[in-house]
Amino acid sequence: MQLENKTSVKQFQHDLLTWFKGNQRDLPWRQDQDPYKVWVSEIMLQQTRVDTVIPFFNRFLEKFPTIEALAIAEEGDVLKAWEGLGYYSRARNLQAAVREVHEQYNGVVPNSKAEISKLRGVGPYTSGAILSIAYGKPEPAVDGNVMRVISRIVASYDDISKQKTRVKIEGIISTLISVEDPSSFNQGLMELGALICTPTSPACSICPIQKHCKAFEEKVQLELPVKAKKKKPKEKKLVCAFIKNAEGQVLIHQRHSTGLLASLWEFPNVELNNDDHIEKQLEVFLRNEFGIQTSIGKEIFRVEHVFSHLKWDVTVFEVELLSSVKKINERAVWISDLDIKAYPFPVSHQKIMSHCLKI
DNA sequence: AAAGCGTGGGT
DNA sequence: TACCCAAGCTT
Repeated sequence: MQLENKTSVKQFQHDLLTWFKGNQRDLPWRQDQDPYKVWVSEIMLQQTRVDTVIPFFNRFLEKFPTIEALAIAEEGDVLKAWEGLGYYSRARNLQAAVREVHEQYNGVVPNSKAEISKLRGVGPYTSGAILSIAYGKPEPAVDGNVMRVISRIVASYDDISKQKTRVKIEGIISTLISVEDPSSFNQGLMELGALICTPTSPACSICPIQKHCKAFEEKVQLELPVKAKKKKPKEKKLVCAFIKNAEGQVLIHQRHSTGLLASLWEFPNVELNNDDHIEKQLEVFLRNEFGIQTSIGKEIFRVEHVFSHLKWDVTVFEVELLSSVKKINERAVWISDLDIKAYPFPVSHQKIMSHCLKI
């Protein structure tokens, strides 16, 4: 396609928009253009599939229907609503940003690139998505789909894992975007990437913009886009304690407010230095960290959990409490089997929970 | 610039 | 099985 050629740009827009209007999926965040709903959906959709997001989005909007509702909510309730969705800092950043909109912008999501980009968790893609979808502004919204589609359209071998490539593609989108309907244009490109121009088996034969695609013309669509390979997750060995007190309550602990699984709850655990005396390492950790005397019992089971960048190998022990301590610290509580459901746990520890609570 | 940050589904 | 991937952002 000639990007300079006004006629073919118009043709491209028409072909894409016509296809989108006839083939777009009926999704819960497409019911209206409420900036808050668009915002929540865009945050949830970061690195996450549409089918995964749908039930989370519906539950979240039931619980927090407005900016106001989310702004005044307890952080723990927000994390509980996010439980199982992953990338939990998204939830904390979203609430922080919503609180800022509530207080600084009178509850109205700002509609300028500069202001909206200052909000926590709102980067180049999300700002463009909200501005175009909720406010109809002709701003690029370049996600993984758009990078794949455009790489193929122009037959570019630029590595899409590089930031520079995204900026370059934003420039291309700026020349292509429909000023009449930026929302459908951006969503149309993403929808096309999700339904037609897929990574491994693009359906070029039924593609509405096939005639504009240089990669198809040169039969190189399967070579594109170019993307650097990911590294293997680094392995970590953890030892974990399932401890009950005399009342039958279990000890759980809230993780640090930054980093991996921030502010979520877990069973007490520690990374192993080595493979020797792991029971002793656990006992020392429990004494130092929680101030409790324990006797390490038998190994209950082992569980593996793979994250995007690391892999846990967790060995869980049944632990007997020798000392009796009611209150340990602010981040540790004894909790009954029933009450534990109120706390947000990562999937890794849900595995441990479902196994241990049966015992 | 590159690493850290989750999870579930597809091949 | 062991990858890769999915509407990215922060540091």
